[in-house]
Amino acid sequence: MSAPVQQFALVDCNNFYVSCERIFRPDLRDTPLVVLSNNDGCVVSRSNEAKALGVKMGQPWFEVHALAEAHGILALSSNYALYADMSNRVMCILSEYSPRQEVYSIDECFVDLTGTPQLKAVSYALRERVSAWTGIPVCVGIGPTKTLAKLANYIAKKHPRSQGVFNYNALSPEQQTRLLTQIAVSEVWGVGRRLTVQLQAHGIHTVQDLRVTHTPTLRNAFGVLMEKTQRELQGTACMDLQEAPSAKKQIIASRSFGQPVQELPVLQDAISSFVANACAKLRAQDSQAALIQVFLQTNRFRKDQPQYSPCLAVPLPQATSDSLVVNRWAAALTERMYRPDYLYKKAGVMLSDITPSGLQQTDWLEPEPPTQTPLMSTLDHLNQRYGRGTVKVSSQGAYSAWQMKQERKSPHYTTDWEGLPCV
DNA sequence: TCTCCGATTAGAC
DNA sequence: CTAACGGTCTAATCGGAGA
Repeated sequence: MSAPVQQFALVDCNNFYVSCERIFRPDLRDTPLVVLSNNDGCVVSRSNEAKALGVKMGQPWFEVHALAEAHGILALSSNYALYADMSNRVMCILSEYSPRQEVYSIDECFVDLTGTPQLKAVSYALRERVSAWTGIPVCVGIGPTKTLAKLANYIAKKHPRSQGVFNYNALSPEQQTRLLTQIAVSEVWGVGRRLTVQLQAHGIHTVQDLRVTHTPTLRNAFGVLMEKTQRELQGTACMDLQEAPSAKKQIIASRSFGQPVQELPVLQDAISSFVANACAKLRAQDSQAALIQVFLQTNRFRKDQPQYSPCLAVPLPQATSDSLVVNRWAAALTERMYRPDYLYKKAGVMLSDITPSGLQQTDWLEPEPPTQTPLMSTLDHLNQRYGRGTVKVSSQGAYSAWQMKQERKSPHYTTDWEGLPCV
C-alpha cells in the first residue's frame, strides 16, 4: 500500500508590505502604492495598480520617479517593525490549522494539511479568517510537495477564478499535464533568470518539459538541485517541512549609507552599530563566532569614481558573542583597511565559523571564558524591553551621517503607542 | 590523486 | 543641476594549493 498523498499548503500574503501599509491607511485602498527597500533604494512591494502601471519588482526608485509623478504612485519607506508584527499575527492564525508549520519567509508559510477533511472549504475559511483578523489578503496553494504547492499558489494568485485557493491534488493526471504544459519553467521554485535561459537552450520551456526530461541527462547538465526540483514536480517529496528555524551559519549586518562617507570616525560609528546588530542576532540563537570580517565598499554604480572594496578577516582563538570583544577587532580591521581618498557607500560586518555556545573549543591552558556575560544579557534585555538602541556601546551613535535614507516611513502603528493614529 | 578551502555562482524573498 | 540602485542567507560547484 502506498503512503497517502501529502497535502502541503503554501499560504502567501498578497503584496505583503503594501497590504500592511493599507491596513492603517484605508484611504490608500485605490492609490497605486509601492514600498521601497532600505535607503529608499528599490521597489520591493507593489500594489496591483502599481504593477498595472508597469513598475517592476526590484526597480530602482529613481527610475520609477517620473512614472510615479505622472500617475500619482505613492512610495513609502519600508517599516519592518510593522511588517514583522503583522507577519507574526498571520503566522499565529495559520498555526491553528495544523501542528506542522514552516514559516518560510516574512510573508509565506507552508502548512501540512494532510488528513484535513473538507480541504477546500477549510482553505477558504482560512483565507477569510486571516483577512478578518488581520486585514491581510492571502492565497493558498495545495500540492503533494512543497514545489507543487508553490506552483499551485502561483495559480491561485494569477487566476481570479480560483478565488485565492488552488488544489493541485484535486486534478486528474490529464488535467495536471495540461496545466503544467501552460506554465513557463521560469515560474518553478528554484528556477531563476540564469537557469531559465540554460533550460531553454536544452529545449525545456514549460514546467511539463522539465517534469518529463530524462533524469540522468538533467542531473548531468544542471546538478542535484535541479533533479530534486524535477522529482518534486513529479509528486515525490524531496523537501520536508522545516518546522524549527535552524541556527544561522553566517550572520551579516550591513547597510548602504544615506550619503557617501569619507571620514574614518563616521565609518567606525557605522561599524560599531553593525557589530551590535550582528552580535545581538548571534546571542539570540545562543551561539558564538570565531571569524570576524569587515568590508567597506565605494559606490559601484559610479563608474566615474575610483573603486575600492576591501574585506579583511580575523580568526579568533576563542569564539565569542561579546559585542565589546568583537567591536575592538572590527575597529582594528576597519582602521587597517581605511584609505582616506575614497567615498564609501556601504560597509558591513560578517560573523562566521559559528558554533553553539555550549560546544566551543576551549584552551586548556586558559581559564574557561564565560559563554554569556551578564553585561550582554542585561543589554539584550534592556534593548528588547525598551527598544533597539536603548543601550549602546560608546563608539556608536556619535555620528549620524551614515544613517540610511528613510524619507517616507509610516508610523509604528502596532509596536509603539506613539504610532497609534489619533481619532 | 585526493582533500580541503576559498571564491564564485545561482537562487529565494 | 545632478545624482539618485537592498539586505541576508543557503547550497553547490569549481579551481588551485597542499598532502
